[in-house]
Amino acid sequence: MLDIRIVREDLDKVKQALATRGVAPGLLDELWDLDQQARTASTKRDTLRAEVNSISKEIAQLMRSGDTVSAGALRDRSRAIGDELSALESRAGELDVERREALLRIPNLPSEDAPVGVSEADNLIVRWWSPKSGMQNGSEINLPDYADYQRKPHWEIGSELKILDLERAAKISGSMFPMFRGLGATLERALTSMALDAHSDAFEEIRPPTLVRSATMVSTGHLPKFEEDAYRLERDDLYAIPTAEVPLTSLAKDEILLEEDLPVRLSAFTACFRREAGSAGRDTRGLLRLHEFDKVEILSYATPDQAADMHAELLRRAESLLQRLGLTYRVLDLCTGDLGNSSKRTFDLEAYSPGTGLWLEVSSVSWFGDYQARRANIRFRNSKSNQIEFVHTLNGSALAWARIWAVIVETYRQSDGSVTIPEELRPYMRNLEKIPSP
RNA sequence: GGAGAGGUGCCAGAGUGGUCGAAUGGGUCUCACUGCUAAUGAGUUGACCUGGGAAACCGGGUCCGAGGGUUCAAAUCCCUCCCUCUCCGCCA
Repeated sequence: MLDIRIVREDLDKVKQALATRGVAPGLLDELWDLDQQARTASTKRDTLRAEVNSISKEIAQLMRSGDTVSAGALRDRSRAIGDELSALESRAGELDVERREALLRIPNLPSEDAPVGVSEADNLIVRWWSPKSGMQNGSEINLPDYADYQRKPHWEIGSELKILDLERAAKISGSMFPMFRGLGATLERALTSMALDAHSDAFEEIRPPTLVRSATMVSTGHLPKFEEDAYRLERDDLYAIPTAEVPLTSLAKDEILLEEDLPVRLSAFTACFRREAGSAGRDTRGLLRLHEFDKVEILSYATPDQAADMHAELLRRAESLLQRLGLTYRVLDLCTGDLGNSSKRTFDLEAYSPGTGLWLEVSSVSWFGDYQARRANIRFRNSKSNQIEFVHTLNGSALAWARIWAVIVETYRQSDGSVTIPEELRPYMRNLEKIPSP
């Protein structure tokens, strides 16, 4: 949620900034009007309330001194005002709600550092990494040479090695729900343990609930605008989380944190649920796009001063996992038009899938400024100014497993059809060296 | 799922219609006392919206789990919901 004050004070600047992500300026004009109306209405309401309050005090005094006649007269007067007041109250109340609802649907202001653009085609490739070349800046990517046997899509490898069973998953739950079997399932579990351990030096490991209230979805910006994307359990009014970001952000909802406790670092492993409405048929084969997938998320509450460093830290941590797994990836600086609703700036990590020839998004590392904190009401007291301020929230996937699983089995496929297990994972997989071909 | 109890400030806890943003105790911070620490004494200590002001600050409004209602007036009365605790039932 934006600070209504900057809309009030600098309407043109807000319009301009949001235009870069495709928000119609008229929407801001409407909000500005609504704010003016809401403020005049509540001022009127408050002066009338003040009058009723003071009359009530007078009545109390008169009652105590036994002057019931004067008290009765005042009571009649107050009652008359009361009718007028209740009309004003409901008007002001409506306007408040309308203003908040409008505000909840307006996306965050992009960072000035985010590249300006309209679609994912305008995202900036800032660097890439492969085990052979190491880190390289720029967008000129020389992919490693992949052998023919690595050019097999993971869904074929998966059924060949009996470690992925999409057919039966579909029988159980429908398409786009995965089922891993045998060492395939072990691989997911190993990835999870490895990742959580990798962040355990600084992050508190959380295992949050997977079903949340609607208010929790509002805090992160997943509601009200993206209702269609989420699974909802109507009977209990709960939503299945699309990412651990949702419960982790609301962990500190309505709290005032101590500055010395910042930055807070949290990690969590959860399943993530996405309806993927409207994306049917688009890169949906195998594990490319799923209704349910597992993910380790890292998240931070930071002071505004700490936010830039924290953003870099989260990105570094996500990247380091990809490097440890020996997977070729590139780093994208998302352009304003492709930025998520709540984000000010996002770096996506895309791993290269030799079996499909696609770059797969396996992590998204975002800085939200105070946008989510304002929605969730998460604050801290600035010890220098002694003022209460909103924290900044940041988070990143580290990492999203199903796609990583896909890239691993393709990248590490051997000529005999078996898959070598990346060394870093072996301690988590009973020290096995490969997933054998039957 | 059934029966009961309860949700008040940083914490504990009083308050059952007006003098209550809220007793009291603890904590916090400040000052005094003290060689230091401790102890003691005095004071201090909320958030949000809004108007004025450069600011310190001042005015108005809201907030006693959430939302509605009754009343001139609600922490206090009524309704709905949420949460916590105890007991019973069921269950990984």
